[in-house]
Amino acid sequence: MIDLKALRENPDRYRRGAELKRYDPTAVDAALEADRQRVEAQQEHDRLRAEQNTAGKDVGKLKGDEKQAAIARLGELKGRVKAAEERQKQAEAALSEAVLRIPLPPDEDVPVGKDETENVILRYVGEPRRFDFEPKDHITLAQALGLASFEAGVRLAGSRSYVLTGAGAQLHNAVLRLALEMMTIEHGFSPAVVPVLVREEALVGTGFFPAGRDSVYQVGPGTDDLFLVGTGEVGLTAMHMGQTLEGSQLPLKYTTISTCFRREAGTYGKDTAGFYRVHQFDKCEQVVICRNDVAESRRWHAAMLGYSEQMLQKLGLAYRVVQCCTGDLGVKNASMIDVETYMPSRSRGGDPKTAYGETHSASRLYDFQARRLNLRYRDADGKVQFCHTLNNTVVASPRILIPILENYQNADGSVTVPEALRGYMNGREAIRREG
RNA sequence: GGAGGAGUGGCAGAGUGGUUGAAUGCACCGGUCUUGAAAACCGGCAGGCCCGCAAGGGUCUCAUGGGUUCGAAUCCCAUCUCCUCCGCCA
Repeated sequence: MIDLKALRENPDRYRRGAELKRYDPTAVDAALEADRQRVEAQQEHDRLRAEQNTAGKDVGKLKGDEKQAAIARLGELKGRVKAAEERQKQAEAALSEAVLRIPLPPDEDVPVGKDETENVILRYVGEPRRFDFEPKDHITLAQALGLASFEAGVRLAGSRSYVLTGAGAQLHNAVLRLALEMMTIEHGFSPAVVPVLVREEALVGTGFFPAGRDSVYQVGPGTDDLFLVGTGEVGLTAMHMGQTLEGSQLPLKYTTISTCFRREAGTYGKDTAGFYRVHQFDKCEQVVICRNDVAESRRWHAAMLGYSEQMLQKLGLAYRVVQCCTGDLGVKNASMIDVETYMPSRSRGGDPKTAYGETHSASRLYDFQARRLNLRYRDADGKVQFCHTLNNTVVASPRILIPILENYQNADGSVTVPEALRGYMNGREAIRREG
């Protein structure tokens, strides 16, 4: 949520921000108008209430007929107070609804662009694999090596589903364990196990609702009213909602492996086969909750991006780092940097530069989530302030299995196990066709 | 799933319809005393919103949302959370 005071002082900044992000800028004017109405409604309500309160105090002191007369007089006021209160509540609801829809303006240094085609590639890291044979795509490899069954997935859960089998499941677990250990042991993040089935508040608080409602599965509408999260970020960030932390506790650094659920509404026909776009996957996520300091947020953003890059380097995969342009940002981030990993099968027209698929996304959100979550801390001066939050992928599987399988495949159809994963797979060096 | 009990300020804990935004204690902050500290004593100590240059004033908040009433922390209903017992279960 954006700061209402800041909105009043500089609405143009938010209008411009919404335009850059390709969100509806009229939400700003709707909020300002709702705010005006709210103030008006509150003044009316306060005035009537004050009248009622002062007169009401006297009633207690009066006796007999005088008291009855006073009560009768106040009876008339009652209705008007109630109506004014109702108007104020409606105005407040309209205001918060409008404010929740206003995006956090992108940072100045985020390149302006309409959509992901205008993202800016910051750098390429690692050499894309060159093949002296005709490489197979991950679907062919997975099926040939018995790593997954897409048929079984569909039988169980419909399209965009899969079952990981044998070495496929091992590889999946190995990657996640490597990621978790890197974050906890090397970088001192606290491991957590968080709910993936959460209340609406957690999703509103983290900024996924109301805008992203369509992409989230709801469980038991009317009975349980819970939602399946699309990322561990929700649990890691919202677990402190409503709390006032001590400044000395910050920064909080969390990591989790959690299952993620995505409806993928509006992506019909896109990446329908294989591991790329699925309804359920597992992800090792990293979240930092730090002090309200832009420089510190930026430092963490860079550090967290570094951890993701380190993960890909451990896996020996080539990737590129992409600064998302304004039009590719969501409501909640001030800046977002994606990492795209080299996936040979995604090349178009054989051009390796086109063969990169998103595997990581690092977001800097400043106090946008913290305001919605009412997540604060007491600083050294005793002043209570909103925290800053950031999040990034460490690794998500099975999507990461795409580059692993495709880049580590051999001419004989086998796949070499990346060295960093062997320790999690009984030292296994290669995956071959069984029998 | 069944039966009960409970949710008050940072914490503990009074308060069951009328100057109660809330006693008291602890914690915390400032001061007196002291060489210093402790103790003792004095004072301060919730937040949001609105009006105001300010001083200050108004209003809302006693888990949350409704309701009853001239008036609610106090009564009623729903929801959430916690506790106890029974049942079921990994």
